[in-house]
Amino acid sequence: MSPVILQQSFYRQGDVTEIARALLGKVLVSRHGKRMTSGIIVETEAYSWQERGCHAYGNKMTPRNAAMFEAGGILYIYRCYGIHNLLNVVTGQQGMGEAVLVRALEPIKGLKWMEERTGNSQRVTSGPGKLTKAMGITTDLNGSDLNSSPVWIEDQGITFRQISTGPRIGIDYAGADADLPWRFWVAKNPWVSR
DNA sequence: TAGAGGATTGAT
DNA sequence: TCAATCCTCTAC
Repeated sequence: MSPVILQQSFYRQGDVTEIARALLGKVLVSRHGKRMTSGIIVETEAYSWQERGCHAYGNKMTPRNAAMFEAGGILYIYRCYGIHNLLNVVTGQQGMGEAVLVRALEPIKGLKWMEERTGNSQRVTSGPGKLTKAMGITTDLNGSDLNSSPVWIEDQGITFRQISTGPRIGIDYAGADADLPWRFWVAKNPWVSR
């Protein structure tokens, strides 16, 4: 199957958890001039304004999370802990405040560039902060369109039979919402984060 | 404007 | 288990 770039309709239809699950097996591609890197998405988390784990909780818009309130199909990239850039895909309709966090990739192309950028040669994309560094993705791309930016997502016909679900990571402050089974990953895939 | 805290990571 | 490190938000 030849690669098909996901269109905006993919990101705007259905529930954010359905889209988070559907993104497993899709291919994230980043291009910087001749430096093309890509990887299969093997781990995601869903976030919605309706629960406390989300930056858009309570429909509260700030300069940081404004991209989340745009219509689906754009990137929401923000800095966490002052060190790491985290990549989210905005979903749903304009004003909804929903996004899917991409947590881990299985590298396909450009492993050489990834290793060079991270200064590491092992599991360079098995974590949300690591994969953005490996692919050269920074907050400069926050709010950019997935159909007209150096970063996009393709469908290459890859499907996984076993998908696992569980609570999301690092949002203990969200109370009962932290227990929502909104984390999705490919079972037994070695590139999933710890 | 100061202070607290955070969707992580890697070293110990 | 803990420190690194700095952006974002809130309170004053």
